[in-house]
Amino acid sequence: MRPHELPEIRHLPLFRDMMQVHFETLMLGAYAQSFPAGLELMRQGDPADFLHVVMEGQVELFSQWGGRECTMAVVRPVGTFILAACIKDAPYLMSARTLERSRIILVPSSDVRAVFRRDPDFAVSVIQELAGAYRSVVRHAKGLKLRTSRERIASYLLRQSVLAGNVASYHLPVEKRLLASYLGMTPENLSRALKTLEADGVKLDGMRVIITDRASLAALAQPDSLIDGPDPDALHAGVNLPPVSGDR
Amino acid sequence: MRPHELPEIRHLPLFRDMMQVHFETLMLGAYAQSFPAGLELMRQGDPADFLHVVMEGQVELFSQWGGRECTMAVVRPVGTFILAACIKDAPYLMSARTLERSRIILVPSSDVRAVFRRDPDFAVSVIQELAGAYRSVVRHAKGLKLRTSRERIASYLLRQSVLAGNVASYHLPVEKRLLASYLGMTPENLSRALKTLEADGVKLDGMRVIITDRASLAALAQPDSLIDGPDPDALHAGVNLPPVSGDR
DNA sequence: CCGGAAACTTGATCCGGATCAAGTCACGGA
DNA sequence: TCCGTGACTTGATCCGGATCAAGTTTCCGG
Repeated sequence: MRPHELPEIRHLPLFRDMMQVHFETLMLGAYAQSFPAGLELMRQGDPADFLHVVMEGQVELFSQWGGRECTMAVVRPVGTFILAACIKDAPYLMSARTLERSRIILVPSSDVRAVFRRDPDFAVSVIQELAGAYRSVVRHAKGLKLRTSRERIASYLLRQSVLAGNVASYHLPVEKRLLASYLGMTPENLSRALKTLEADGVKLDGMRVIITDRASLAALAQPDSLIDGPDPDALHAGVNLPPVSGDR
Repeated sequence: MRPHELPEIRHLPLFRDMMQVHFETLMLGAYAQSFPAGLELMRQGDPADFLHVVMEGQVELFSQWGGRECTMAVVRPVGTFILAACIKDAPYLMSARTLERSRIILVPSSDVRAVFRRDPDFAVSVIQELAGAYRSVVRHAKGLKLRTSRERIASYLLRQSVLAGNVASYHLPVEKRLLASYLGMTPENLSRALKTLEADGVKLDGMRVIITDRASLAALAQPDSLIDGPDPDALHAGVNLPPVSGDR
């Protein structure tokens, strides 16, 4: 592990409140590794041997069933994923693959389980992390069930703008086909819908999103804090597409 | 609170491992109440003042957005709900209403938050509960994104049969329109799909489900433990429709 | 036992989104 | 720089499921 990585991990919400000795125990069994883009890190159904911490790069969490596949989330630095499976010592419900060259810390899940039983402060952090992750998935499920395709796109584009500081222009943080899968539609449908959304105040130029009429976009998206957040903890929950930074 | 209720609560996975003194602290601030059918217990967005424990009856968790509504889960005795919101001291993401006359224990969430910081064993139980709840919602989301309407129905009907002990016949535990909403479709669509499912080994007679050809039904449903369970903890997670008992 | 509301079914039609099929474009590797 | 692969777009068509509109049944309350 690199010298600058340890303090970075230490400052994560999940690890920042635990006792130093317990943190060291965890890190003793942990190791960092770099993976090329497009590598499958785990397959759903595998035993949950490691808690994963993304230090660099991007990791996609996705699921498969009967030949179909869908994106569930994208995790970016510095975020953790599959905490719940580690804790329950149960098989992963999702697969994971790197979207680009990524550096990942692997913490043996047996150590995680042992430590949160001995360190009450760590246990509290785990609780906070899980509660945030739970709420994030509930939000996602609500969006899927209550919104149409166009509304989900509009909400997503608006939310990303807000997260970046209400910028009028920004770059999509992920490929469109991945975004389509995350939002529960086909790439073709996303492509077409984006075009019709020009009438609702948002335009795309390649990966660049340009909000031309925020009020109009908001009228369609009807942003709702109980679906779209803000939920400060969601950023660390590993269940959202990542935020972006604005242009210019 | 009734005398027989305390030990029942005490034996819940969430409370069974905590120190007696802390359990008593929690119960001191708690109170039980009976509600008629069809009563709205909470509205999404409300502050999370109480952890709810269902002792009798059935409670529906649902969400609303822009005039639309969908069922997210049904909680039955003895189960808890909205633990995550209590812990984060955040607004409820879901509304709740009684489906029938229900008796519910309300535990002040401030007490819950205080106690899990002082009782490491309780903290561990909370972690297990949340991890289970998280995984349940992920399963639900996977089903919504990966399966068609018919496949979700088939999976549901088969799963209920398995939960009841592989019975060939059982009664639906909830109204069809609620089931439709839970599965993410309209009542009309459920009704029609059920009729066409007779060709796939399952028949309905009112509320009674009769599996006429389990292999055929399974071929359609393609049950997958990473979507349908079993996950022993899911039953207490408050995010599934309830199990049923078989006929005869 | 009756009346009415709500759940459920059935039918007709509509529409959102999927699928299939060509393209075109952009990027990364040789 | 060129090439090839994969992302993206665009078009045509299809289909699952929603919607609208009546019935019909069930069940609860008076």
